[in-house]
Amino acid sequence: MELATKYSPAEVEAKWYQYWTDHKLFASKPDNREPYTIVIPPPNVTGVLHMGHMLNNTIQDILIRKARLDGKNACWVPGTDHASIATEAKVVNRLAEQGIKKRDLTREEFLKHAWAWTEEHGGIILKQLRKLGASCDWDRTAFTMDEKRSESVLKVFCDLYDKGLIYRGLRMVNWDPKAQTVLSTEEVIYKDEKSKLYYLKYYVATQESLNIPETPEEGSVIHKDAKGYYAVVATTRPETIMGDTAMCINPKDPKNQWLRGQKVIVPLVGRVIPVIEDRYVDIEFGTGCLKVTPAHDVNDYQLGKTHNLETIDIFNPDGTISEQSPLYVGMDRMDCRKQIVKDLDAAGLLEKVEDYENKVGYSERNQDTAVEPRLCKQWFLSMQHMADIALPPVMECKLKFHPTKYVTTYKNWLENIQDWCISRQLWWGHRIPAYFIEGEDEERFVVALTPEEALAKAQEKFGKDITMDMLHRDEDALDTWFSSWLWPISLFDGINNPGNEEISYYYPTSDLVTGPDIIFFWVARMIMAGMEYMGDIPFRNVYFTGIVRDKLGRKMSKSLGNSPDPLELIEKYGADGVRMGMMLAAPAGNDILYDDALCAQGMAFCNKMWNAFRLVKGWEVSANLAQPEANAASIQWMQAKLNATYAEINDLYSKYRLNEALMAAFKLFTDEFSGWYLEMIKPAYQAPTDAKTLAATLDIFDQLMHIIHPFMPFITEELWQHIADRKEGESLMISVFKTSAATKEDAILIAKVEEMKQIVSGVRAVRQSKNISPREPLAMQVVGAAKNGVTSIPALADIIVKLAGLSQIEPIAEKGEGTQAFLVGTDEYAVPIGSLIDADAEREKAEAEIKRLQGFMAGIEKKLQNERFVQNAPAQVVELERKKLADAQSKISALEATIKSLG
RNA sequence: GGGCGCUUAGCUCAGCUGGUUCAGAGCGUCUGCCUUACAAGCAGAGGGUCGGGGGUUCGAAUCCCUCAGCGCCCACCA
Repeated sequence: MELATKYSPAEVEAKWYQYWTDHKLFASKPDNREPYTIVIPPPNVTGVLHMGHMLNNTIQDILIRKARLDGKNACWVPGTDHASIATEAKVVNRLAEQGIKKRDLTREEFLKHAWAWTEEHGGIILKQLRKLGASCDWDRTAFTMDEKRSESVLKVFCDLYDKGLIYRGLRMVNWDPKAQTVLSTEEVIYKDEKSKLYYLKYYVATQESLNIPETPEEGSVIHKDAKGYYAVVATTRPETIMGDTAMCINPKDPKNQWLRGQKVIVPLVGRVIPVIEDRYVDIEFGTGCLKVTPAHDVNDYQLGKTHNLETIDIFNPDGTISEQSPLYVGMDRMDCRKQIVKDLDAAGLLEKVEDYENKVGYSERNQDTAVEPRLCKQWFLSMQHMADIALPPVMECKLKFHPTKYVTTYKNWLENIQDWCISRQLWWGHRIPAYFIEGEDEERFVVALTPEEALAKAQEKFGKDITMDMLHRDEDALDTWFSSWLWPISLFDGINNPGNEEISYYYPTSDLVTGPDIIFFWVARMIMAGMEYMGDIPFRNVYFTGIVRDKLGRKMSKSLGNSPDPLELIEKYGADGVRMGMMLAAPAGNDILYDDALCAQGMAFCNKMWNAFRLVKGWEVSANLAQPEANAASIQWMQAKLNATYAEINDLYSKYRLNEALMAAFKLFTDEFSGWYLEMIKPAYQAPTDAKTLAATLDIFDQLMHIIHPFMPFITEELWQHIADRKEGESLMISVFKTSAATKEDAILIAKVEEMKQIVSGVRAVRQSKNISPREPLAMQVVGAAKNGVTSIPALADIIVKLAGLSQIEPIAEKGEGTQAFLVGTDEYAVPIGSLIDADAEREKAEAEIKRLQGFMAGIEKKLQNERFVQNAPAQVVELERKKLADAQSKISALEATIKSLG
């Protein structure tokens, strides 16, 4: 059949993806093969494919496809995440566009909208993954909020509650005023911010009891103006003064001794608050006076507890000022800050303002919203037990991180673990299975899987008179991660159906591929859940990918507009080209600097394979042509080279150095196979080849397709299908591949051919430097007839003649005039070029080289004369130095002969 | 404030427990080729005192110390 000179990926890719799915070749069922399992990091159900997904899923697909070719039962389970905060926010926004407010809807109505949105947008991302070639077992597609997964989540909640690990508690938590929900500590990201430090005047309320001596004690800092004595408090958040219930000084602070036992007046507010003392206060910071707002700061909350202070919550859930505040009620907290500063200043209560840099916490999902510390009752998972079971497998390397540097991060986090706030004030998610009992005590509740169970439990616990309509299910939902931490188990229904065939077969999964940014959110917690519910690690290896950046090193972002559309890229370069582009840039764990040029290289490689195949397919075979010895040797060499390279590639896979594995495969095909092998066995123009050579070449091609397939699945399938007549349903993808182990003979042959290549390159270099056309035949002389180089092997000599465009190879004792010589190792070769020789230039070159070698020798001689070196260095090393010396000497001799022959 | 990592060719990176001529690869650059598979190609070439300084050693890109620059993670100093 005719093949176009250029490879066009579009139809080919669509065709084979259809073929693979039609024949259910991605599907996996437990059998007696070794399982190889990956669970996808579920993307947000309403998300769109971005470059991070491309990288991540390319890697997973490579690993899965490699496992298939290795003969394992490969199972890649896809799915999506309900992403409660992000999705709920999107739904709220969409409703807002339609003029609907969330608070006007009932929970049921809202959820109807949310599900509609999910149906509409859900799974788009999974469809996009197919374009990339992702070979997921699509029949297994799961959703973190589908029936099985939801049931698993609720069961686990109940179980952990029963175990006493889940509790309800009043804590200072992180509040997102935009999403109006609490967040876990992990969901808060701190950003450096240029802000102001405001110095506020707190007049002493008890002026009369102040006893200020004429000459104050040394170190005292006393402020006084016309209105009396006052203290100065430095704060970044002046709007919180309405919630001040104390001022705190360090008892050892000499500056503020005069304030001990006094009371001060909160500026503008007028509230009189006590001056308390606590060593917590940093004497060096600001004025050493700290305003204490127990409701709105974690530290202040602690102080409040210790000193029994009143707590005044001055914020509403949406971040506006609450009724509890005497001033600014209803104003947004940020507007309030601006206003209060103005008012303080106008009232003469603002001493000064300084520039200040501090960290402000933002919601991980709403990065424009500053998180507000807030006191409220939430559900928590006690984490110490979880940390205790999750640390050992990683420290003992039962579960390996790649790169290993993240082990430290992991350990550090677990050793400083905080309880996990798992409740969210959201509707989109798994509703907490806790039922409150109507009555005066608001904290009477039971936790149960179903309302019926809840009723039974409630009656048992609180009395028989409790009825179903007295039970009110908790309004809150669970943190998204409280479902994703079960993913490797719940995908195989291991929570609902422990010990079932699937979970027993597929768990623990093999590799997890994800970004280091979710090491705490997800990876660590999956290990916890795995240890708790399966008594075993959830995966054996974690491959942490880097962040995809543009070629200038900037993070890809919508606002910079530097993030290419993955689907457009696939259209332009082909999925194979893009996959190669991604992988070329992606060493494990390093950030990847994405550049279109890399995809172009990938596409070029596809074209290379395509054309190499065209060449071979175009050869005529002559049945009665015997196989030339040179071809037999070439085939033997190519096979040896392929075996050796595949061994290397396998080693690289085992180390997750996929970019290097790809590079090795690329070079094997481009340099060794196309650049050398095909040229070695290529028949003359329009001449036929022999049957054995063609068969062997197609076999090698077949093997090469296997090696490259995990990286570039489409083109390799296409070419593989063309190599021979394949039956319907056959596929490269599932054709198990192994090479034989490299032998000693292989190594020798490879070394010989390397030498041969250098000779060919030597002749080509002579041509290049003298502007001699490749088609003009040249003779080549082997100087020193007795030398036992590769030219003495007839097969290789034939190849040299062919590739270097020689008329003959001739052994000579000594170089004659008019030849240009070159060295391969210590062997010398000469090409007679007659008058083209530039004797002066050659002489100069040779002399310079002699000089360099002499310097080289001098260094080695010095080393060898050093007794300590000869005594201490291993014999091998000393021997090597001697050989280097001898080699250099023989090179010098050859060069001297060259100079002599130049006259 | 604590911890981790990085700095090698113009760019992106490999160089494991010090010793194979170890200073490498890909891309880019330069030169010459439309050679009948491929110009998305072929052939050839140039390019780095391995961030600075010091130390250990017979021997250091590799080990130690130190300085500088960059990056990431964690942490309740208003």
